[in-house]
Amino acid sequence: MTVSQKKGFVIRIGRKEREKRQRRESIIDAAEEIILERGFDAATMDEIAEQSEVSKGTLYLYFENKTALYLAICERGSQKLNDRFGEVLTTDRSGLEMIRALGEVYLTFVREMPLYFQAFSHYEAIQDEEFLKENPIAKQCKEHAKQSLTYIVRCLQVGMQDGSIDDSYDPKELALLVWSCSRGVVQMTQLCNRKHDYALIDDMDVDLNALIPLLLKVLEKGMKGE
Amino acid sequence: MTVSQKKGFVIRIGRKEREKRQRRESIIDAAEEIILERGFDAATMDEIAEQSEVSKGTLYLYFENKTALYLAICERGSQKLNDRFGEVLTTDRSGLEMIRALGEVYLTFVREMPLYFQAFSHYEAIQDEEFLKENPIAKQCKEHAKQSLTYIVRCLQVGMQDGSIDDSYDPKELALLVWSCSRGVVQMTQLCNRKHDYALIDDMDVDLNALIPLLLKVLEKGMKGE
Amino acid sequence: MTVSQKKGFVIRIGRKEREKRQRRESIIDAAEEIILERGFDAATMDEIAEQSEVSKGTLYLYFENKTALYLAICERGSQKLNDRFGEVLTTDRSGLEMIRALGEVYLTFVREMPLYFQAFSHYEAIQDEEFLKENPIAKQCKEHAKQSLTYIVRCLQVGMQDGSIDDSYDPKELALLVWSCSRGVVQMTQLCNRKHDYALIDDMDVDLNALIPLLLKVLEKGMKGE
Amino acid sequence: MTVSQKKGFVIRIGRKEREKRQRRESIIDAAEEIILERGFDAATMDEIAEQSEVSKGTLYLYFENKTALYLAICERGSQKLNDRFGEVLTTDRSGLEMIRALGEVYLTFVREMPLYFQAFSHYEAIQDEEFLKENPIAKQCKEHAKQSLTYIVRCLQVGMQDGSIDDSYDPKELALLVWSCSRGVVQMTQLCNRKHDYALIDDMDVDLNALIPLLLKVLEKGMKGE
DNA sequence: TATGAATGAGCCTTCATTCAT
DNA sequence: TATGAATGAAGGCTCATTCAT
Repeated sequence: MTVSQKKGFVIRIGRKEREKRQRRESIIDAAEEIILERGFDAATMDEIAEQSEVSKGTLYLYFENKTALYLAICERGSQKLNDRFGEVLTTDRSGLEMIRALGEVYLTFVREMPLYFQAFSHYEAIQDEEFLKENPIAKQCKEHAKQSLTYIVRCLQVGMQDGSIDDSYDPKELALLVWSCSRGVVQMTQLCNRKHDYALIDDMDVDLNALIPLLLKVLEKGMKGE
Repeated sequence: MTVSQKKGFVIRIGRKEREKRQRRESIIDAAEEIILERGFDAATMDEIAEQSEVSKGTLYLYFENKTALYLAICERGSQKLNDRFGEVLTTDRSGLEMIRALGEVYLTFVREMPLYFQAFSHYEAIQDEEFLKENPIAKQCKEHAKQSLTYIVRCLQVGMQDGSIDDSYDPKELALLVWSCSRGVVQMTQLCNRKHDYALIDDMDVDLNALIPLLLKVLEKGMKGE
Repeated sequence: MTVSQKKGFVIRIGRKEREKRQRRESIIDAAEEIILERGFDAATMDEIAEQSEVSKGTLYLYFENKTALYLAICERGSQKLNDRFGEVLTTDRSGLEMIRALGEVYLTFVREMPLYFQAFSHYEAIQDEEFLKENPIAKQCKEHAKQSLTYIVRCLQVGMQDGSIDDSYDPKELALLVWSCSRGVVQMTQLCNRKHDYALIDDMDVDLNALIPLLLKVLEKGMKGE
Repeated sequence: MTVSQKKGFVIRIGRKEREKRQRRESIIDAAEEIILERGFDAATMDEIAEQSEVSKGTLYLYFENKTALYLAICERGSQKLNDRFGEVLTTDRSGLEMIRALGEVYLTFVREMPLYFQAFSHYEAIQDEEFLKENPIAKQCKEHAKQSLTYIVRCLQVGMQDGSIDDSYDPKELALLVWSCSRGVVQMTQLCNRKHDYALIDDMDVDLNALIPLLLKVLEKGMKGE
């Protein structure tokens, strides 16, 4: 695609292609900014169009739908998380240590870019199954999620082999568990950090920041091989 | 109010009051049905009015807002869950066993009435802090949530005393952890059971129903005192 | 009505009648307060009912209509203005002096109870001719207005006789003119005293309070016989 | 913008702009018709949309508000009146004669297009100061009003110089007076011409058409220099 | 007579989406 | 490909008025 054989022609195509992608990205950028300001439901296509310095019509040239645009945010987010997970795998550590590292990566990700976390939730709330089934971006999202999960599975498997994790568990089930728990804990953390709070903790003096480490501690002990 | 001395009078008051409450409940019933069919966002006040065989105006007589109506659903749900949690506490069991029981109760609750679980999520997504701060129903919801959490704390404390749970943990933090993880796992379960699936597991042959028991197993081991 | 011949009976009627009127008046009082706070259009029957400590149903027992209630305010206002005009007539002054007095009375009235002035305008803006034609309160309003105008006519006639006003004018026409001009000037004064202003005068440094005296001065000179 | 050098381009821009303005105007036209039929309060955006053969959404593309649309009517009206006032100033007449001319112009204006007169009243009744303060159309209206008043001031000043008007008066105050009185008289005239009448004059046989000339006569005499 | 729950037509406004240019 | 004016269905909500008790 970027390899040009018949210069004059191929290169022009390439540039166009590149510009198209850039514009697509910049639209997503804009959408993220607007959503950050106004929330997913309150954000309008008009605002996003304006922010991205593109006409509303053009928006629909790049995304068939508001939903599709939102999915694109999801996809970007899951991609990013995936990449970070992938990096962990490249390090030379015990399985348990890698799990610990994944946990930290996840927490950092959510702290740095909470919008994506919201986006994931938003995506999961979409009711229109048909649309999701057909949509290629939705498929990408799924793919990323699967891969992230697979990273966890791999870590667990390593752990089971190096003896740091009890190998009587099913690694896949365990991975799903780890993933779900992390999500749950992070969600709770996010929630409690908002002003009105779920208020669970007003008078409870619990350290939210301790929650993820605690999770890791309990999980580790719970998963540990002897 | 229900004690009638001068029949004619006192009873009439009582009946009115009762009818009012019944109508309120029946509106909530209707709302639940509609939301179940169409989802929270797609449900309209018109549909709910029609379903509850009440005029739109009457809806607003009982609930100042669409949001307020939704909060009422939340409140009902959290009340119900609370009651079930409370029952567990009355049984004579070890702390760990009670935690196990709570887990099962939670899972059953979510399976039987998934709408309430959705409602909780929806509630948490509400952005308008001001409204939540003022609204008495929202306060009720919070209260219920706090109480549910307290139930977990109590169980853990019992467990720490009877030696079934490691007492070096902070019971409050642990409770929050248990709660968050359960929520996370149940959410995942729900998600995967929907048609389009998060698809994480399509080709992964993992038994979702095993997830909560697995959580319990891991948590138990992780929390267990020696 | 208040004369009682057959005590037991007639008096009870009288009391009821009296209470009824009092309640009617207290409703009007309430309406005035609410309108003062919220304006004619924004005021609702609910608010008025609450303020008057009467049920909404009762409101409609006393006034067939929101419009009818508003007309009642008008009537009360025009009655009051009329009374004050009437008093002027009883004094022993030249025609011109009485006209001057009427002007002052009018200005004072509008300053003290601007609501009634608003009410008059509101009344005039009512489009539903049919309703106005049939409504007895509307007729009362008209009657009061006519009488006020007649007072002016009388003053002018006196002035023509005592030589303080040029008797070549038609006193009725002149009265209407005086009335209209006063109304116009007062209206302008009111307008400019509001914050946003008609802004006519922001940078014009004109003394609004001088306007009515100026009107009187010019009119006097314009009407004066030699 | 209308000067076209590179035809193809410049003209196309111009046409769009022109069409936009025309549509805006045609919406105002429609609004005027509907309001004439039903009154300001009873007129609905739906009706106006239908009348202007435009969708309701489009209405809100051109006017942010029902109020804004009504202000636009005001602005148009005040513009028109202003133009007519301006023309008077161009003639070669004595100050007093010009004042007379202004009076006639005003009366004619109100007779020909009573809607605008109503619109002015409606505008003055708007309570929402904030909106008026921000709104550019409202500012235009104010500007027009100021200018109209200035025309009167100019005429009076001319009259004071040519000796037709007593120069001991403050021309600004006098202008405001003339303006207010005219407004008051015209208002009364309008009122009495409506069917239900203020009824002041039913049995009074006064010639309404004589009122403005009478005003002028009295004012002239009242303002005249010797 | 008094109540106040119920009504429901109707209002203004929003916004995702389309389509002629 | 890009535009942005136009759409119109739909939404939440209000409030004067009625009527069974």
